[in-house]
Amino acid sequence: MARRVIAHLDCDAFFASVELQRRPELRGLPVIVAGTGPRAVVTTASYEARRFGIGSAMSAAEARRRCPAAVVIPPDHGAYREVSASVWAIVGDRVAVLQQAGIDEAYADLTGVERPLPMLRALVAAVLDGTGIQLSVGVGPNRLVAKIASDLGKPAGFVAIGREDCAARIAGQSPRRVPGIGPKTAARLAAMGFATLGDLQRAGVEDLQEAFGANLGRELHRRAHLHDDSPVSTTRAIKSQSNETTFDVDIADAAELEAVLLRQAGQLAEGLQGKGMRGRTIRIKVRLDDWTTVTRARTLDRHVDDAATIGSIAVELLRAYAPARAVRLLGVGVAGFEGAETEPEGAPPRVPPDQLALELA
DNA sequence: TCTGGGGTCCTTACACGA
DNA sequence: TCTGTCGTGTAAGGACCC
Repeated sequence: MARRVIAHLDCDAFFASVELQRRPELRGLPVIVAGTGPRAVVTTASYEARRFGIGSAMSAAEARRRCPAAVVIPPDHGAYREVSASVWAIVGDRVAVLQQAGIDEAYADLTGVERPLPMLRALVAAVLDGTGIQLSVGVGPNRLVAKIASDLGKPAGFVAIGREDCAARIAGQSPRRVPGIGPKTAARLAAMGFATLGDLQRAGVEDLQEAFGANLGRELHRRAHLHDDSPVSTTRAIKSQSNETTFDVDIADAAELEAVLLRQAGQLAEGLQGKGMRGRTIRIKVRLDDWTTVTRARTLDRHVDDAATIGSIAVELLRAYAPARAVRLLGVGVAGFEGAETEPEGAPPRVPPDQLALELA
């Protein structure tokens, strides 16, 4: 098999960039996209705002404190979906094997493509021209390297790098630089004496397996060395759908909580019906005021998509759990969709068979 | 003024039938 | 018939991602 060439394409400060397209007078100012409620968080900060130490997932109040002059724009997900569709349509016209990995990023398998780098440069220009969105690009022998590489050059980055060079380049940084190593794992690693990725690269696979279990230990060892043979997959089935809300003020009243659940079930059912999906497993999620999070689920003997059934089972699950403290977040979800059992490989292909063959080759 | 919303995947525990 | 095991489905929690 030919040596793999994988690209990761990432939209720079995507939500903020879409807003700046609509409001060019804000260019050059610190702009953050964040909700307005007391518990809102920052979804995207422009690079000007990042200079004040503002980042994604920070509370909006904290962001305002760090930069009182920042322009705060409430998120408009409909607009972001539209621009996203335009961006990936342009990319999809030029790239056969493309996997979207979120609203603002995607992987492309360019194995066998002649002169992939000039092609990618032209692609970036076409997206900027067609949508005003700036892509950062990372190219490497696998998805892990490509993803890290796209991050190395941001914003407007274009980095092609080999696995070993990439591993050496970030060896002095936190293991968190590697996708899949989150805050919990990084803290455990640090406690074991692996504070940097270089430390982790020198760790024995047996030591990691002893601490994290056979599978996760092996995976951490592989990731530390940026080994990754996961395919760029063009098809992906939806596994679950949910609707959840964090309240501005915690709610203790059971009737009030049940009313929320029924409203959420209605919205969820509407979405399912729109997509023609029916599921068997109804799940609720409850987060208490002390941040403990509990899920409860029930699997039915039939597939459903109606608000009445989803709502009544969600209410039954909530009554059975009977939260002992005030509730901060409440949500309802549906999984176990029709067809999923009989098609373990995922949804029927919506791409031409030759693309699928390429993917499996 | 602590920490959104929508997802995926993995692990563990347990029940059940062959 | 009893016992252990194996595979499978379900449930719950946790980590991680954008």
